[in-house]
Amino acid sequence: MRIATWNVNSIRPRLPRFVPWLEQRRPDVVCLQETKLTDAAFDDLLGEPLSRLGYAWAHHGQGQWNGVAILSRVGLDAVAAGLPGDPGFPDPATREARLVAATCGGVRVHSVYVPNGRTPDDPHYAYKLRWLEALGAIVADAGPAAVICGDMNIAPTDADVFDPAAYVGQTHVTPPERAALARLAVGYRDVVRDHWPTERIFSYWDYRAGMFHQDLGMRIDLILATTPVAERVAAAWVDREARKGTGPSDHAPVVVDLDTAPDGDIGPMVPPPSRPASGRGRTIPQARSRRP
DNA sequence: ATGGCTGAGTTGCTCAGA
Repeated sequence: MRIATWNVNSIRPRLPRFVPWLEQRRPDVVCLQETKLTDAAFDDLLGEPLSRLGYAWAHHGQGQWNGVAILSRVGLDAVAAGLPGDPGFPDPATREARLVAATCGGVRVHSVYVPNGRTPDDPHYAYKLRWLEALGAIVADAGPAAVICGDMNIAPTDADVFDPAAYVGQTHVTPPERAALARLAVGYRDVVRDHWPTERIFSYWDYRAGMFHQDLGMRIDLILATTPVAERVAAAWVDREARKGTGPSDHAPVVVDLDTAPDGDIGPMVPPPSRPASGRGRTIPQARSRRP
């Protein structure tokens, strides 16, 4: 079973790339962030291509900002839109669309778009920390087979930032944010870092100043998996191809392939990509035509 | 150098993103 997560930075202008990407990578489950659509607009825009490709979907949107979704070809059950205990911004009366959860192929899947925080002295930063605490209560109770996928807006360690010195005191790297991430991730593994412990891996590059071309980015899009799921991970990588060329999101997708569960047949099994003998771990598995 | 780019709505500007 292949699970992907992608902050698309608005799905509408991304459609010319997103649908071909689905056809090429053929993920079984896709978590999206920053769709920037209402639920009705998402259905209008994506209903036809998703149905044609065999996906069911659960979208939780608000329109101009935020918006999250889960697409699945392996079942979509017990959908839960929104974050119980969401502090809202600036107050609980104005909650944002940043979480949707569903059970897909036996795995509890959370598509997460963590608040940005803006700057550490901004009220949005305190909101970010409160929001993470509320998320922690949900994912702690998600059962033995669960994943947290999405844009965490936190680089877990200095190795996940192109220039740690340049980021000291800025949002995404402060100790309280990292501590909040570590608390909510208790019982979960960071599966990409587990598989590439010493590689330079980023998932976001600023649009400006040729940052992607120079590989000056951050790893803030994560897939966190409970141990029973993490033990099934055959491959885990950032799909940098999707960040290249014309009209990309500023984030690349993060992808994991799970072997079949020991107690059941969950989705098609995908051979892992061959690990390069040297280099930077950017081998991209080619799309394979296969049917479950 | 605190900018650089991109997207959206309040369009020919502002805000937000990270």
